[in-house]
Amino acid sequence: MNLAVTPAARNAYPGPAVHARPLVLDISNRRTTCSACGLRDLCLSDGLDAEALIHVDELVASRTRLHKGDTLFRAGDRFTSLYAIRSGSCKTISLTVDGHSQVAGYHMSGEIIGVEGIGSDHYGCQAVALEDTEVCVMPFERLEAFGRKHLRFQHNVHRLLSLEIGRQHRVMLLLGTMLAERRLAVFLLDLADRYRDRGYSSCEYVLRMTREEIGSYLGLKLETVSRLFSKFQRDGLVQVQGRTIKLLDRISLRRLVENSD
Amino acid sequence: MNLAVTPAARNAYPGPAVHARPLVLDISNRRTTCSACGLRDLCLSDGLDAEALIHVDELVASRTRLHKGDTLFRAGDRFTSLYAIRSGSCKTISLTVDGHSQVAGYHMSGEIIGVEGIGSDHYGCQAVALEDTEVCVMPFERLEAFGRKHLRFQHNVHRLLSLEIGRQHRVMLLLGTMLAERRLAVFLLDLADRYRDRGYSSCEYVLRMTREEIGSYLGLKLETVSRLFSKFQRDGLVQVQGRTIKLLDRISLRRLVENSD
DNA sequence: CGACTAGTTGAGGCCAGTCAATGTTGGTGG
DNA sequence: CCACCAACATTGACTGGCCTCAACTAGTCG
Repeated sequence: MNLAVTPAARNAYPGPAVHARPLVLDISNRRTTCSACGLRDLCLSDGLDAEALIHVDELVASRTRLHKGDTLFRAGDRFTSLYAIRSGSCKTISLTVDGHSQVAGYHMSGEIIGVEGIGSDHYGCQAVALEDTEVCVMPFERLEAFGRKHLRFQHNVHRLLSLEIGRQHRVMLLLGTMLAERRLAVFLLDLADRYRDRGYSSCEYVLRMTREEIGSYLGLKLETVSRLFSKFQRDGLVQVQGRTIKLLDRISLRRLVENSD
Repeated sequence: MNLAVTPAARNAYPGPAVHARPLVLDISNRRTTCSACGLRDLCLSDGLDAEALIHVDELVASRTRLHKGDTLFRAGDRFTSLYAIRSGSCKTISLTVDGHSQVAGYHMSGEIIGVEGIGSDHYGCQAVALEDTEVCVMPFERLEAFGRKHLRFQHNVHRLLSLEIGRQHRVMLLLGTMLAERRLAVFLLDLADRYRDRGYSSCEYVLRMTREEIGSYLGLKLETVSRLFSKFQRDGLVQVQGRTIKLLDRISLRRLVENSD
């Protein structure tokens, strides 16, 4: 069970293997073009030939810096572009008819947001930076035009959208069938995998969300999340220090996820 | 709140209006080509020019008849094609790691299934016919090739995938934030809208799912679904006769969905 | 320092799950 | 046509997981 696009899934279509990336991203040296972007094999340019790669940079109309709490787009805004997260992270929020909201997703560097806007010409949710974040603005018309010229790129767009559908299937499973303990265990292991994929420690990481945001994403109340963190700590599964999470016993966490009862 | 691709969303991109379809589908007279298909404006060929429409039929490699209970594809099967439902209906099922399952979606004529397979080259769920059903088999490579030639078709593919993402956002909201009564009210109104879109009565329709399947989709147990049907009937909201549902008081049903508490 | 936000913990209540008994429906074969 | 069976559905009694409400602590920032 995994709530993000898994490396396995990403590599199903032939292309550079994920483990080929450097273990730690050297942020200071990151250049400002897509073709040189250390995140690119998480992105749409995965597997492109040299000729196509030359033109990939032109897909990015601009880059935007967001401060923590800034909104990138809102539900109902006219859809124009997809956004690739270069650094930092965002949450996306769905709104209910009665004005309440739910965290629909938690997105890290290399991930692309805004895809639910394509179909209706308006974004379907709000994207908010959880920390200082930099995004690449990719006008969707350019992506479509590029896809018509480059078969592999076209497939990458389809894959991107399809993998998002798969991710949401897993969230629906989580919300529809799992008890609270299991939901949180899935969440923690999922984050660990995604930090690992990005070259960070998968044993210790810092949450960028509040307890309330985690709860909203998992269909739980903040008190329940807090209680579960305490329980997991008592049981020696994790060490929790505010937002710093250290996974102590992955085996048992995984058992929590996989054992039915 | 709507769990399917809404007419409004479908029409956001300029194209033939949904209400232009005949009120009742004449099944006996349906011809066997896409360009003549009464369902086509629900489909990928929406808004294509005459020149493109000529070649749309070639996207369908074959048609398959399924009997009630037949499986169209299973989770893990190699992905090759999308399937458009010509007549009948299907459910899709996600599997948990521990072998349990959840109904991930309920799909009617004109809808396209299998999209979650594009990204990973394997279908992510199982599709099962809920009644005798006919589907069009559309090899995805053909769709991609056609999209490279026809801008509008390419956009329709993107829209299809994106609208599915939007639908799943709404299901996540339902599972994550709503109480049981509200979930069922959303479900009943959603079905009514979709039957209306297809030219059937939106006040009275026959469920194709068991109570257990409804419950699975809504994150509830079958007993809870049954109790709620009885309660809705006591309160005069619907008339329930086995699987035949008659909506008696849409206003109150809608209020159930929209009022927060 | 006080005001504020985020997080923890406890007591009690309620919604939906579990278990179990019974009723209903539709298809099959005598 | 009816008897029979299996699958589906209804209803009740009880249980329990999570929510609600509330009090308290820790850390942050003007």
